[in-house]
Amino acid sequence: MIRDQIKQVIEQALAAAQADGQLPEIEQPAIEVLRPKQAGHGDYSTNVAMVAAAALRKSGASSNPRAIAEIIAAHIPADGLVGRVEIAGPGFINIHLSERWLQQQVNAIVAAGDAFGAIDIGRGAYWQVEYLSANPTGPVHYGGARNAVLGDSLANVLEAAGYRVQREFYVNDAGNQFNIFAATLYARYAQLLGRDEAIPEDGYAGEYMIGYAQTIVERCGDRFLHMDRNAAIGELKELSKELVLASLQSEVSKLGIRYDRWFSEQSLYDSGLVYEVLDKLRARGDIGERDGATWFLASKYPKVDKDEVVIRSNGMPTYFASDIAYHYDKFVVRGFDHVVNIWGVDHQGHVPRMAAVMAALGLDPSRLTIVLHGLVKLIRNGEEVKLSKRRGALITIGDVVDEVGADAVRFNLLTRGPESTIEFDLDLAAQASWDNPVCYVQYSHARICSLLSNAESKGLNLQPESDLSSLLTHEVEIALIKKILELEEQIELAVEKLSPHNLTHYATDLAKAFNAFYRDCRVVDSAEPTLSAARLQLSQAARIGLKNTLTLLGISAPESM
RNA sequence: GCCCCCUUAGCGCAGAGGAUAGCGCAACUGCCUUCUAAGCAGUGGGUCGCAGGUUCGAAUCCUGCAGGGGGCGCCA
Repeated sequence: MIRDQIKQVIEQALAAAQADGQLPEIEQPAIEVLRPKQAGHGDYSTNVAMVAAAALRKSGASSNPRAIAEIIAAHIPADGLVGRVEIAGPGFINIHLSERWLQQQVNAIVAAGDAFGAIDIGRGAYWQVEYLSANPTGPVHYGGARNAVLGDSLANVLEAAGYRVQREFYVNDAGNQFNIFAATLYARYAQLLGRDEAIPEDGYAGEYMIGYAQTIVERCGDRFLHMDRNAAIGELKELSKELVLASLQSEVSKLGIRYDRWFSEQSLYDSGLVYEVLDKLRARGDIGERDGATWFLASKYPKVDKDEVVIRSNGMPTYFASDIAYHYDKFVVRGFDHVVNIWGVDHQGHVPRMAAVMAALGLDPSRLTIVLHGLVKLIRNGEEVKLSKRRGALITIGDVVDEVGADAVRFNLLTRGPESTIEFDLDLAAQASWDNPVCYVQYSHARICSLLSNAESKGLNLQPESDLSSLLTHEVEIALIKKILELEEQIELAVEKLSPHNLTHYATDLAKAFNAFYRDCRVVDSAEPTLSAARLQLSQAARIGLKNTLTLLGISAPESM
């Protein structure tokens, strides 16, 4: 990464100055290399002289940050990626990247292709991202789209950053909700076959249940009516789980979401792991009995003020009991180095308890990150919509995708940090205009593709044998190269924040940089075949940058629009 | 009542302890015989919620306050 290279150059310059005796030996200062906001302040700048000056002052020596900066700057080698260097303000060293070095990166970007942007800060660490987990009791509410999109894009970003990533959906197929679901399904099924069967109290009233029942009638006929009611419900549970998961899978696939594993909560009971892990905690003194129930003594741990029931007084385990076993399975059985769970803010109360669980399991709580995201409000005609007009029921992910398209959904949900509440304007999102930034980015990509095919049809050379990059001297050409090269740092930032939302902003910036180049530099010009070839290489590099960024976001990069 | 999150231009939002706080929309002004005008350029617009503190330096860190959202179940 460029910033790391700059940092190295600075460290070496500091060491060289000390070796020359021009600077006294001091403790290695914590060098920060940052990107100045101000255009005139270079591509990167460092506070090393100010930090060094502070260290010298501490040891009693007199010091002038600007003088120190001059000495360090004089020891930066003139060849390589650093070009012009200036001292400014209280003692910043402002660094301009070398133009020649920048030009040379164009060919490197084109050569890297799909791999451009990939970095290796993960070093193969094994991470899991769990997202959208829910009861398999029907279609997913549109709010889940945000959860899914955050998790999916984050997983993409982690992979690009050198992590091994497993994407998981936790299927809450144990517990009461799912029993009620199966009982409801039985009732709908019986009704379809003409039997008068009431939907259970607290049952699932949604119309979609009839659809599931219909499928079961088609597949199995009326055989469940001829068996014991409870046995029928038991069999329906398994059958319906398959049905629901299949429809869920097809629904989220509309958003480009995929999973490596669908992990069954019930399997934690079938294998006995839930009680096994509870016994481990009991042996540590983290489990206690009170009021006829069994409790996890969470309040022993920091930031938790209440204990938590794991087994109700009626003998039924809670969701929390299997959740403990689930995380034991993730870390101890499957050995993930780090786990990211994506949850809606309404689950925030659960976060400190999970940290307590980690500690109780003897695991470092920092290995589990829970990304909380705000809720999504749908807006149409300036008003919040809660029900689907078409179906008179809850709005699902599929409904929203059908209305505005997957790309618009993903881009819009990924432009803001996870903690924000989003007002998703359906009218704006569906518009094919600049009001909809995803169109701007995609249009720019399509424009480059059209440029390239146009050049090809005119017989221009798209793959020159020699390095023509030194012809790229225009201000906007250099600016475009710099912007493309930013992708690596943007990926690093998204990993640090465990949120990909900076990438949507970056995609817009990159598209903007390309459009400025397109405006000021004639690319396809038969009268100037050599310059054209150089600019076509740069266009190709810009296309790769845009495409790779969109791919990380899970958004398509159309070749024509 | 206790805990968590949010508060940045008219609106929607970025902002990584650094220098003169950005982007888009909306508003206003220009640019289509020329590679996709779904585009480009320019102008105006700010007590970074308020008050303290830490720091050479704070939108960013700490404390308090106000407004908004969320959470505090033998629910998930």
